[in-house]
Order: sequence, then C-alpha cells, then structure tokens
Amino acid sequence: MTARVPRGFVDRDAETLYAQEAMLATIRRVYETYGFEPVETPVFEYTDALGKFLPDSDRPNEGVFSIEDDDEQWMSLRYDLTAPLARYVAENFESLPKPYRSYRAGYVFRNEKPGPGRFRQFMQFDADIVGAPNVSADAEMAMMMADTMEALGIQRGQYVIRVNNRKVLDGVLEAIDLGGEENAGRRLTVLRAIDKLDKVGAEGVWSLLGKGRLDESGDFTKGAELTDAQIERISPFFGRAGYVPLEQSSSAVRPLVGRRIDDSDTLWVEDSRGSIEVARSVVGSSELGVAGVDELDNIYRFIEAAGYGPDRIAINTSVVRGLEYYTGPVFEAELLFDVTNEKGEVVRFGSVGGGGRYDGLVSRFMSQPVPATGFSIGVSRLMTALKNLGRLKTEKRSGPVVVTVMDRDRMADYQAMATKLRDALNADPLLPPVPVEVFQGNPKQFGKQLQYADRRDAPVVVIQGGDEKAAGKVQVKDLKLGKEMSATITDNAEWREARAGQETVDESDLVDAVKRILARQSREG
RNA sequence: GCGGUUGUAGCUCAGCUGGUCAGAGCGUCGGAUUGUGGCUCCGAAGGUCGGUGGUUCGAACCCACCCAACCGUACCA
Repeated sequence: MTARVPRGFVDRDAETLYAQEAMLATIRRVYETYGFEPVETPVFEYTDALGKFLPDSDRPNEGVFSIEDDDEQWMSLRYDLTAPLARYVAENFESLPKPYRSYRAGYVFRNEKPGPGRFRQFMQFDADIVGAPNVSADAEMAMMMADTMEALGIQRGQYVIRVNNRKVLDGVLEAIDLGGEENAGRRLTVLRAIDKLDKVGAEGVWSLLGKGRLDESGDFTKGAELTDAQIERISPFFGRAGYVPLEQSSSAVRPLVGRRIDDSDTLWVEDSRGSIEVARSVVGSSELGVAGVDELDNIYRFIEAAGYGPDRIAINTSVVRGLEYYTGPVFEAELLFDVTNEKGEVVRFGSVGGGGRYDGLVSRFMSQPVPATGFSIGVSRLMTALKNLGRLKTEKRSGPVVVTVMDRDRMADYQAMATKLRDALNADPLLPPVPVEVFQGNPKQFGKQLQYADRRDAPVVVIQGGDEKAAGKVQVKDLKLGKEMSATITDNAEWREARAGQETVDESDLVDAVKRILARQSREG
C-alpha cells in the first residue's frame, strides 16, 4: 500500500500555513475596516440548498461531492461560499441587521479534474452585503477588492478590478433574438465564449460564437451557431472596445501600465468611459440593456469620485463570469503580471477573485426579494501568485531552544530547565512564541541531538552532563555562531574540540545566557 | 470526455540496434567520532523496471490491452 494524497488535494506544510495565516489576517483587516463581520457556516449543505444551480439534479455527484444521509436526504460539500450564505441569511433573516455585511473564509470543494494551480479543495475568502439594492454597494465591493489587493502587496498596475453588468449582456442577447427561456442554453454558450477572450483571443471567440473552433490539440469545440450579423453586433464586447492606446490615455497622470491585447505591438490601457459608450450603442433600445448601462455609468461615477481610477477599477464589457446566478454587476480581480515558476515556465495567473450581484439567491428561500452583492477571493490561488511575485510575507519563525539529554535518569531536571526557559522567554503574550523543548528522541548518541537541533534551525541548545551538574554549571551553545565558525574549519576533530559558539555559565544564569544569545542573533538578523 | 507525452530505488534521472543493464547522484540508516552540528571518508539498506498478456533462445527495451501521472482542450454552478 502506497501512501499518497488523493488527486486534486494537497498537504500544506508549516511555512505555507504561516503564510496563509498572515494573508488571511491582512484580508480580514481590510474587510473589517469596511464594517464587515465574520460568520461561519458548515462545509456541508443540503444539496437542494445548493439547489437548482447544480448542472443536473439527477446526478448529485457531478461537480460536487455528495453523500446521502440516513434519512435519504442528499448533502453536498459546498462549492462556493455564496450559496451557503444565502441559506444562512434566509434562515436567520429576522435577527440579522439589514443591510447585513459579513465575511467568511473557508475551504470549498469541487469534484472536477484538477489542473495546474487548480485543486479540488481550495480556500475562498468572501465578503457580501445582503439587503442593499443600489449599485453603490457594488461599487463599494469593487473598491474593497482593490484595497485588498494592495494590502496584500500587489502594487497598482499589477492588478485591475474589472466591472461589467449582466444586464448589458442580457440586453444585447435579447436584442439579437436570444432572449427568453428557450435560448438559455445558447446564451450560456455565448457568455462562455466571451469569457475565453484572454485564452483564445478575439478570433477564437468569433469562431466559438459561430461554427466552432478547432484547438491546437485537434479537439473541436462546438460553437454557438450565431449568424455573422449577430456576432458582429456583440463583437464590441470581446474586441478592444474597453481599451485605449497607452499614448492616447487621458489619465496620463496615473501610472498606467499598458499591455498587449492583440498581435500588434500597441500597448493598451483600460478605458472605462469608452467601454460605457460602446455598451450604450450596442444595447440599442433593449430596456434591460439600457438599465444595465445606466448602472455601469453610476458605478463609474462612484469609483471615480472615490479616487479609484482605471489603474485600479475599470469598466470592461468582456468580463462575464461563468456563474449563472448573477443578476447585475459582475467583477473580477485580475493579476496583470507574468511570472516564471519553479519549472521556468511563464505563467499568467489571470483571475484571482470575482463576484457580483445575485438578487435571486436569497429569495429562493423566502417569499420576498432580497438583493445581495459580494465577491470572493481565491486564497490558495492568490497565495501561489504572491509566492511567485516574491510578495508572500514569510514570517521568520524561530526554531526551538533545545535542552539536550546527557543522563537519561535526569529527565526531570531537563524538563524543569525547559519549563523555566519556556516561561521566562514567553512572558509577553503579544510577542511571537519562542519554542523550548527537551530532546525526546533516543539520547544515546549525543551527536544526534545536536544534528536534530541543527535541522530544526535551533538558535541555542542547552547542555548539562554530570561534570557541569557537579560544578553547578550549564553549557549554552549558540548554533548559529557555531555554523559561521564551521566555515573556516575543515578538520572534524578540530571542529569538535573548538566547541564552537559554546559557553559555560552558572545554573542560575541559564535564562539570562539564553536571552543574551537570542538577542545577539536577532540583532544580527 | 477528447488529443498528446511519460511510467526504472524515497527523490531526480541514466540505461545504445533486444544479448553482465539492475545503475548514478541526492536522500535515509550505520560507522570513522561511547560528551558535541558542518566538511570529509568508509559501509549498508532500498527496485515485481506501472500491470497483464504476447513476440523471441533471450525483453526495462519490440507489440497489444489495461492502469496511473503529467500537459493541452472541454466542462467548471
């Protein structure tokens, strides 16, 4: 039997967890400055609460992990944090303040094929406002998302929050005779095609909207079968309509970073105003579309007034989002930098979070309409990106002070020393912990104990054998200093003789001696 | 689901036209060193060559099927 982690799942080591903890704290801090409070819901929900958003309710295991309870009810692991929040709000509607601002972080699960940077268990960090019908709430979400990116160390220009509106898309689709329930499937195909813009380019999207597309591997993807005229009508959504060449940018005062969006060498920047104008002309007389454009216009005014320019938040009509339940504004956080990973491959991270307005989700459980908007950050994915960007705050943790064991029958003494050190070194609960431990392996070979301490990156070891005990002394050994000294010693006998970094002190001076060494090391960094 | 690539020791990999081809480095463990880390040196353990059939005097190598992983693509609420 081989030990192996299930496909699509990962083990996370100490370093990763420390880094994740730091990230979560940073995000939490931003959310709380906006007035959001935490809430936690379980990882399981009744499958019907995740409900009609399953692709096929006859196959409850498709896409989600599901089990049948002994009362024959199906339960599923949540696949996002939005549907569970909707259930929670509906269940506690009377007692919650409205609008209800809440945030929560947690693992979500998807039963699908894993890929590079894609797992079947991953963490999301969501924030939502329930009971706020106006798009000013959506604008606030976008601004908070931008703030979060920067709090995490992603500089302006390295990310953008793109905002669109489902009503605009739906309005245009209505205008080209794709409205109504009977065309829901085709509308979804169209949305997904546009969603692939960054992957397949404008040409590819055109193919996907028409007959279909043959990719490099020879696989054929069936298209939406739109006529050329229909495609022509919606083409502004996946062209360069949302962009303006860098040199023509009106916001020259801002440090905008231009990007290539097609085969030419032209660098383009986000153009919110242009996007809105194009959207207005494309939706024509569609009532829904016009309403959507007006909403985008309002959002634009809010973010501009608050000082969030197109280098942070941009209106861009190519943002779609795959989720079906969005009813209004949708947003997406995209990282704009390429990075080279451990394998030397250039990786484009793209989207690290997204969200939007889902006015129908809570009201599924209620007799009254409940507007809601929110967004989600893909923590695991973002962490990988930050790591490659070199922005991951890896908190340096001290290794343990190791009390070594010379005489097996004096374990009690060693434990007492460790306790004394532990208490003395950790008196201030606000400082990071200084671990102290007694060596718990086989103490027979003393060399192994030091080797262990070395591998744990121990700053100091404490040594007290029979000789020291008789004299009322104890040895403290600075491993870091010893390591530096080892560089100039090549002979092992000499190295052992040198007792590098070691000093003998009175038993009563033990705590102070260890403190001195730790202080010296932290000074020298 | 579709297409491609790859499966040899814990890890990374070498292994020629099918004929000493069961190998290296790293890691692990032991020793040189029973009270001192690093360096160095010596030694050991560890593999049904992904699996099952087949071709052959002979298969890690050729063929078929299966399995798995990886890459791309599709799906991704």
